[in-house]
Amino acid sequence: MKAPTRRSNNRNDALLDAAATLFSTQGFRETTMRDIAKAAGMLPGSIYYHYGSKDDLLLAIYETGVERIIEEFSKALLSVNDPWERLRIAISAHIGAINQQTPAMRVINRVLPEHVSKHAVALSRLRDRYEKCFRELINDLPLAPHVDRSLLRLMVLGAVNHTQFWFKPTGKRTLNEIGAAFAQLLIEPIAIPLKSIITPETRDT
Amino acid sequence: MKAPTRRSNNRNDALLDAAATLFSTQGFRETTMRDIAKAAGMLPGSIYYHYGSKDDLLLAIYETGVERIIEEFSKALLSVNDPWERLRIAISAHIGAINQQTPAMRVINRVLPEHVSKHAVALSRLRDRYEKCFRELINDLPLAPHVDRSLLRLMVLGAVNHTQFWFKPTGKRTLNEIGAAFAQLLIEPIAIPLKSIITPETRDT
DNA sequence: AATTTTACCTAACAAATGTTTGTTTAAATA
DNA sequence: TATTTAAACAAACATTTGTTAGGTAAAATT
Repeated sequence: MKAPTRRSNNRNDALLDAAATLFSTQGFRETTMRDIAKAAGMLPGSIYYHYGSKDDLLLAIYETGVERIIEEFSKALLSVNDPWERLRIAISAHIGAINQQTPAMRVINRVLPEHVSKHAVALSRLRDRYEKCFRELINDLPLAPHVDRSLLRLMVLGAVNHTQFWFKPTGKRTLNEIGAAFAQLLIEPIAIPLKSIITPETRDT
Repeated sequence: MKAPTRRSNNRNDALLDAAATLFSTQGFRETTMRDIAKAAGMLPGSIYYHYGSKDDLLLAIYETGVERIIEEFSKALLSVNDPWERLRIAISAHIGAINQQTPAMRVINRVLPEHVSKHAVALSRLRDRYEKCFRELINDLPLAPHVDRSLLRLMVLGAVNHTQFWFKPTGKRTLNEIGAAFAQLLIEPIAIPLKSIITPETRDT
């Protein structure tokens, strides 16, 4: 069966972008088809020409988002060989992905598979594709014997994904700086040597 | 104005528990008043005798949840003086709080203030009360000069809150073990000494 | 230019959802 | 025991929400 030829007045891209923006800011359930249609400059019934349901629309956005994230990873890691440097870059790239202006990437973190009844398995599979990148990076690290690699990965992912809830573009650090700082907190000792008691100077305000 | 005397057939506690359980598993928007009423063993209209709205119900649950979390913190930290030990215990206590059976504590992490239009400011204020505990703990740590304390706190909170999405009671680690492992990953160097290249033995599967 | 086909509009449907209002029941008090 | 009042029931309301089906406009093809 041949797909219809797409015409010049086709607004599928505008639709995807509008939906992704709203899903990533308002959430999936909280965003109505009327919201999406309005933002895309069409009427609600028209959405069903392009997608069979609201959940199908989400799935399409997830596919786009994951693909874009993996591209960002590959590009950033292209000629980097040192495992620690690769981890640092992956952290920064991921933080960038979920905090920057491309809504489809933001949706991956904002709308979780377990919060959606239909397509949950498919969405989880898509997420696994980029989480697998982290898994491989962690596996390549020369780590001390006490380190549980899967716990390290989960800890990193949690910290990184959490940035979406607190990062402000007007804050004092860029996304890359945050990524670098996170990597540094993991790699370099954070405690000052024992027996040296100093009043903390950089208090958390 | 005197509050009505509560009678023996008052089911407010059952209502709070039912709502908290559903909010923490299904989410706020996804849970209907009919769901809640059914789980509490009453009819939907009856809920409005106790709470003016669905959002008011959420606020009451948040208040309970935050209070309980702070109690857990205080109890756990009672006679612990070493800052690193306090951090380790706080991490474990918090992981326990958001993963254990008390639904009101789970809601704090599952339903975020920015996802709810009404009471968002009040909910944020309540969250701040327990986050302040972490802030104080981080402030008391003897840290190296390169460490940004607020970034460390945000990283820890992200990692800890993320456990709610992957922890399984049937997994290979208890909540306390996870908490201890997280603290260890932060405190002890994770890299093996340079110039020592060994094939990783504990791969992340 | 006529016809086909894509991509939308339009109005309505069916169900869902938070809430309101009047009524009834039963716990507590006088 | 009679009365009051807390706490529920019951039915309905008003609105919202995802979706359907018939129709129209316009882009593309013949």
